[in-house]
Amino acid sequence: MGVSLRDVAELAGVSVKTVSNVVNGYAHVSPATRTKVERALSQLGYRPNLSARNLRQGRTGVIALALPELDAPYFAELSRFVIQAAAEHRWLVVIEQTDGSLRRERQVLDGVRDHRVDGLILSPISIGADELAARTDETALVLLGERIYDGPADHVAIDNVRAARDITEHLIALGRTRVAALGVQDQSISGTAPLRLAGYREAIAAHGLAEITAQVERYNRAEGAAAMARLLDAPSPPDAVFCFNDLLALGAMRTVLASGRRVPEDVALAGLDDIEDGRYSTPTLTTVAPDKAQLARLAVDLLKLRMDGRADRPPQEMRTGYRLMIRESTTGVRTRASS
Amino acid sequence: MGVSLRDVAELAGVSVKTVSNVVNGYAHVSPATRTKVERALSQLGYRPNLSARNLRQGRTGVIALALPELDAPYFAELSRFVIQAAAEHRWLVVIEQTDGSLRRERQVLDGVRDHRVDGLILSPISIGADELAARTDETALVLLGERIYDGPADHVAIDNVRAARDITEHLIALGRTRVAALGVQDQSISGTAPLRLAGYREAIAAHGLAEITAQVERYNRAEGAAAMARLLDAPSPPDAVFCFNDLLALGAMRTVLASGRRVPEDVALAGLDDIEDGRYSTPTLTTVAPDKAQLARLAVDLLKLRMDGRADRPPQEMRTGYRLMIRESTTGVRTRASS
DNA sequence: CAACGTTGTTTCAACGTTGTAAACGGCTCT
DNA sequence: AGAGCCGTTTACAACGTTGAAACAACGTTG
Repeated sequence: MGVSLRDVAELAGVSVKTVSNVVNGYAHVSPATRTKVERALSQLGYRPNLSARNLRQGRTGVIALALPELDAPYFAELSRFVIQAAAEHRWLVVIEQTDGSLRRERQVLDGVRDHRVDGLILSPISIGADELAARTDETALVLLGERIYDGPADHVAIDNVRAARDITEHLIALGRTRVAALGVQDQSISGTAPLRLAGYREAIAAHGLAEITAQVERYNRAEGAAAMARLLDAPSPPDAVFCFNDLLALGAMRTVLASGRRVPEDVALAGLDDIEDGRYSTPTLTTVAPDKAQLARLAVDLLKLRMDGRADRPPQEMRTGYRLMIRESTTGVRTRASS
Repeated sequence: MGVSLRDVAELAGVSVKTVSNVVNGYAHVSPATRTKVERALSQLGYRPNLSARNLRQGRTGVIALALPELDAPYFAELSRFVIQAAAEHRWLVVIEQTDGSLRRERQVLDGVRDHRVDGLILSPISIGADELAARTDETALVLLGERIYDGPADHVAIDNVRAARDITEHLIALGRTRVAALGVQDQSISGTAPLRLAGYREAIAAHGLAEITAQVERYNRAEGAAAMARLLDAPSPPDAVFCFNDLLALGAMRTVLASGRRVPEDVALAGLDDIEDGRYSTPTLTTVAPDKAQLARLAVDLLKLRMDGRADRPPQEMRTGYRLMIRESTTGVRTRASS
């Protein structure tokens, strides 16, 4: 293997524990031995063996981030921030992809014990609050994203209802009267879709407009494109659509433009997530921008608290901020490159 | 902690090693004790402690994947496949982001020793072949992507020169005469840019056309947009542009459209990477599609070989396949949703 | 000057696992 | 009956680390 404390100790002519003390910055080491040990350390290029340290201390320095799919831009961007935030605690992040399937989510929740990760940040899609509550494993857990509220674990998300209401209000303020919601989901019990739908409904109701909704199975471009096609084929198509995320919106935009209609003149479009694609599409995409950096940081910090603190602290609910990014897909005001 | 072999052994009334043998499927265990032990195992819900196992065996079951940035869609999509391929070997993947900076790349190369990952898949941007060759650490290493050829480590990539030539030929076959290359980089020594530039030049020269190039610092949408703006401002702007990756192309597309020109009628655009965004942009983006699944699988398999085999095997160079995805941004043939 | 505290260093054991070697019992073969 | 073999099981040590406790040397205090 590599260089161990023992090798260094032999070279420096001290005990293994003294080397360990130097490595860990223990206070009571005489300057003389300290320099002696440090010289030996650098001469041999010592690196601590984390497996051994972890075995001894019961921690691995690794947390898991479980997401539906890494190649959805929102999750990729979020991952970036999570990895950054974790790095500040000197944690490594292993990424697990669940595809949003119940089987995989269970597997991940189960597997954290196997892999001795110190904590898990989970973006749940399929798993239910009751099932989470029933788990016996005491690995620290933080839920990230929109699905489960007031559940059995710490939870970080934006205020989906308010965000959805705000963006719908924006569409209505444009003067549109047939404002649709694209992204409604059928079977989800406590998921994100009902929350965003609720926000949409609040705004619609406040202005006495009629509800128009389109369902999807998953939140990707293809489903957005298909759902938009159905909306356009209806007797009286919408003149504005709030898509429940940006991927849906970009798929929808594709369909609108491919049908020969204009965005926003014929159909105004708005999304939610603020993925980078939407800043460079033509037209650029109006959207809700969650503060992803804050989401990530909060999730990591909550995990840290949970890991350090007593496990029986009641679960916390945290809301992070968001901003409306008004761009061409609703205003038509063309800028060269909008951020 | 959790349940250890010792706990199980006590309950089953056998030695620790026998339990270990059962857990590891050792052949010579009598059916009677096997069932006895298995009952105890499941009764206590035993899970092996990987830290201890790794300490003992000198392996961690974790590989690192170091990329410039996770939120570049190409890398996110690639990561997905790497994680999937690694899962087949029961490896976890920790993701490190280098931002393409020399400092971070060194840090990662250096850090693999610290974290005792079993192997590293690195997508190098800044680090040089000589520096890689000089490293003393014997952790298995596979280079993924386009930068370093015939270097000191196994390497997986597509044939960039040929891919660039093919896509440029396609632009020329459209009848375009002012075909530009967007994405040239200045200081990079053995990077991807020179290879793609070389392929572009081959095609240009074969048809007696004039070279038009635009430089960028980084491969993102913003730089693509800016570089395209420079090309358009030139005395005689191009009528076709091969962008060295899709992000550049999408940025460029934004600029072209925002300037009031049409794609592809005024300027045909092609990229390279086949990220999903390009399948839903308007117009959809013609591009070169590397076989990402094959890239990932090959990288993981090479890493496995390197880890299992003798470390002194000469480095291997592997090429994976690619396909041209001809879409609207060069042909103008509008389809409802192209894949 | 004896008891005490402080600093510096070491010894010991343990975290949970598995490779090695050896022990054990039963069997066959001379 | 003894030698040899085989299948099964075990004791032991070791992987590299660090907390707890012990120890030695020294200065301080009553």
